[in-house]
Amino acid sequence: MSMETFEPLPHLKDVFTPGRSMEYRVRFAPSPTGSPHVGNIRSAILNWLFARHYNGSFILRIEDTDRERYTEEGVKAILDGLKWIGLYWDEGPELGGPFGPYIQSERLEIYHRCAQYLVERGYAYYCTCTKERLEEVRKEQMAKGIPPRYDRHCRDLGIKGSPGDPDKVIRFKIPYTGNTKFNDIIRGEISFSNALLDDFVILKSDGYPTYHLANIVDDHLMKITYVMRAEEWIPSTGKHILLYNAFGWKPPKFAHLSVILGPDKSKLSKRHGASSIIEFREMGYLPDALFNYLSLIGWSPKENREIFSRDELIQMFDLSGLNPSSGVFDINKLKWMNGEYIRMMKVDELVEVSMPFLKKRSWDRFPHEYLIKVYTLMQERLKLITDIYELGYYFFEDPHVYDENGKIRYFTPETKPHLEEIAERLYSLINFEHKDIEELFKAYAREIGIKLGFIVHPVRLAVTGMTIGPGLFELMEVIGKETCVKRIKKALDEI
RNA sequence: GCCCCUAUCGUCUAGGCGGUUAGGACACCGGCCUUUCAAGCCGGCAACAGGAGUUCGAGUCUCCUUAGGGGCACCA
Repeated sequence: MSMETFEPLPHLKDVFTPGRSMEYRVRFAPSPTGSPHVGNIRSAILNWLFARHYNGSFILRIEDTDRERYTEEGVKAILDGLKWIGLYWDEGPELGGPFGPYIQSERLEIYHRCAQYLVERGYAYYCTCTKERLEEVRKEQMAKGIPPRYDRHCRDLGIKGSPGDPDKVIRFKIPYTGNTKFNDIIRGEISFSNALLDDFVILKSDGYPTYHLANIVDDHLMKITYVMRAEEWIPSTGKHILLYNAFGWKPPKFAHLSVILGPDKSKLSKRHGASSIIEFREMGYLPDALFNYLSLIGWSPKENREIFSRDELIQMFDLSGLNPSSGVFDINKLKWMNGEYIRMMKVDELVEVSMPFLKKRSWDRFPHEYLIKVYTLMQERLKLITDIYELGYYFFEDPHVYDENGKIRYFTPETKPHLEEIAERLYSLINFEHKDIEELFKAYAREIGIKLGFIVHPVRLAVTGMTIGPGLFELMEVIGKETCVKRIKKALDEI
């Protein structure tokens, strides 16, 4: 429509980023209301992969225009979360960039200038309607069965004002007729009837912009070329296109990502259990595994595998692999993948990432050499880093409780004399190494004429408190003679 | 209520231009291995939402129905 264009910050017109393509600039623009949700992180991952694939830029912008819900911890949680999962941004908070500031609350004057421009050109207007009046209008409309919308009471009143005046908001004028359409990369053409759109607020009475204004102003000023965001934004994209047109700006390309669902197929949220990235970290998920898993929901590469390194993901990333339909978050598959990643690690790496978790139980006091031995045995049995608490506690503490079923099966009066004898023989064993321990067990079984399992199982239960675990002889070597013998003797009291 | 999006195994998905025994992965169920568990290996179960149409031929194209999801704020 408008032939003229408006540049609130003309000096940015010719800025470019050395070494990075200006053609592929994407952003992740969360609002700091708490720890980032895996759905948001998934969007961030896809944007990041896109930027890396095309040697573009991944920009982080904090959308903190809702001062009611704003929390300082929210900002920190976002930065920490992104760093934890390895999504480093090229421009944004902490490191700045040519198009900053990257925090919207620091850009208020820009939004004011933009909003004022729209008012002056007749694209927007001041509105003094009170919340009470809006409420009344809405009620009336509902009663009549018409869609609740602002009745445009102030649209042609010519109310004067300046941005941020208390009790005044600025509303955008939606054309009465016509259609607004855009081409979505994933979904094709989507169009809206203007008659169904609302004269939405662009500047609130507290002087802060709404998402719609701030978002398009910043995307334009930061020279964002592709907007990849969740599909819940599709319905407001019509408004955004209208805004771009009013300013005379070229809209970016849009790709509306499918949403991540819970097992009940509604949008994944807290009520489905863990959903924030912090929680996954605490549950013992590896950032690489979560990254890998999340990148594969709603997107798929050409190759028929599922474990991909970051570099491979970057190489293969392609918009055409984006899936328009939503996917259910399958914690089971994530767990499996996490196990795969654990098994791919070197043992000392595994020990290193486990340290914070060991520390929580003061198990970090054990010598590094010991931990290496423990994890050598446990590595292929762990799906989560925290599984060590359940599956390997006996390397660090004496068993307090014995597996109930195991107790009934293995701690029988018949086994008691054997356990006593085994304890004695172990005590006399010079080389407490798994080969020798195994030989000792086998010799005893042969001698008495029993099956190996007849003594192996009770001893395992006595030493570990469990009926499952790594090879008994290897595990006993790690735990050591004194402790093993002590535990067997203690178990005798249970029989 | 109105608007928008979506639709292949239970779940994540492959299946550009219409012609496949509809492929893979997780989960599940068997088997092998084995002192248990895990890992690994081998095998199995399991899907084109429904209905019209176009066509020699439709998972693939069109329309309708149904179902699910999302959006209708001075929240993002």
